[in-house]
Amino acid sequence: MANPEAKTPRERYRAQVRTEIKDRAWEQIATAGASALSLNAIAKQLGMSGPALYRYYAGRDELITELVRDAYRSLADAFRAASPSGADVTTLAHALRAWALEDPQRYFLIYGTPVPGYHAPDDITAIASEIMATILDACAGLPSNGPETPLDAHLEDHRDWADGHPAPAAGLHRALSFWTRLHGTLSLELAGHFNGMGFDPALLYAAELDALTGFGKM
Amino acid sequence: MANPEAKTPRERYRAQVRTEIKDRAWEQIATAGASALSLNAIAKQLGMSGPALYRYYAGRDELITELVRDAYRSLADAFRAASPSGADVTTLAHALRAWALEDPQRYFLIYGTPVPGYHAPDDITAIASEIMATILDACAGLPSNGPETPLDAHLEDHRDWADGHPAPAAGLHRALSFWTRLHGTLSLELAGHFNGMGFDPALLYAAELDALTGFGKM
DNA sequence: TCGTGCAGTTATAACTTCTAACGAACGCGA
DNA sequence: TCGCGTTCGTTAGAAGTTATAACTGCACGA
Repeated sequence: MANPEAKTPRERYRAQVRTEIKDRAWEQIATAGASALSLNAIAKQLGMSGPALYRYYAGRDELITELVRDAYRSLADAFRAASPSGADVTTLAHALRAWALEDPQRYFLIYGTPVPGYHAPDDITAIASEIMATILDACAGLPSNGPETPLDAHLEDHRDWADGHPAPAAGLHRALSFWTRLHGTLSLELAGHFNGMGFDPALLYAAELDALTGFGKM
Repeated sequence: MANPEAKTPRERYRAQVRTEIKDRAWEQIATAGASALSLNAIAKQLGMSGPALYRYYAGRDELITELVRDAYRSLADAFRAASPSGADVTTLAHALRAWALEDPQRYFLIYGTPVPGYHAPDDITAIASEIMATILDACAGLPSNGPETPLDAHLEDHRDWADGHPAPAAGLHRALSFWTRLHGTLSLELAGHFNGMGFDPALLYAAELDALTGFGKM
């Protein structure tokens, strides 16, 4: 978060207030979702009146963008912490689920319903690419499984998004499936769509992971 | 939507205004998302001033709930129209994607970021069950594929959510994977997370579907 | 035809984001 | 140590939002 190594006292104070604002924002988001985030309420909690907050953030959008940035960084950190020496698919998957369950609304801030007009700044998409690269690293080492699919061939022709990653086309395919399948089960679980169905979402998640690594059917 | 067979002129007028309100609401949601839905703006578009709208809906929440209900009904109808005589997994999957692409925000209204406090009324969860039943029908007929997984055994013990459906445990497993995997690719595509990556999301969707039906690896 | 009930109105309260103008305090340079 | 300037926080206010209350007038139904 905001550089704590700031030189001047003013800068340090400013940085501290900014993180305090973000802390309160995360509390609000965790309990009521991002759409219910109120700058006024945050200011009141910090003991200052409404507009004072605009000294620190240009507006609601800028604050939320900063929260999205932090969320991406947090996920990238979680991946890095989970597998320091290169990556392992299973470890990554467990780290992803743990990170998501820790704060579901933080997950939805990244992977939830998008606001139609919004475009993320470049530095955020860069962090997203770093996360994708970690997944690609993990999938590159997986054993090949079955014949080449039409998608594999297509991905061989459109591998620019992998940003020069040396993984074979099957690895790119596997990375995309890793992303989409785990996101699929995770987001439905976090959204409560499995509530009352009785089964354990962790086992479904594990089954999808097994299928990905080749230890399960489908 | 609201019963067009209403007897009295008043009831017919009321029903017509209600659907007009919903039509405007859908327009707003499609262009700016559900969080930007403004009752005031809708009223102005209909040529009446603000509070008049409260004669038709108790508030924003009730209107949105009604939209969610209609969205669920629309998906159930799309499934029914796609496979009138029993269900076919591939047909269902194509119908799902077409329905989602038709209005991405409508998809997110159902499967997007949930509001933490919100609980859907029973009649909505009933429609959701009907949709699940259609998927189960389609998955029950699929050929078995590989040995029994731990999840299969677990689902055999927790098949209450299937509401007495006669599908074998492997079928339940397949139905859940159908749901989570297609939702995974679809929601990431609709949210724009594949933007700029170059590959065709339709092929990824097709590959996931192939894996589900047993014609692809993974 | 007459009266009841419903539609739509304006006024108002309590919110929200955000801008503008002002005062005060803090810290840096002289 | 003493200003002076930057920055912080304030109040005031505009333009929105949801939602309620009270009032008017029309239309439907008996």
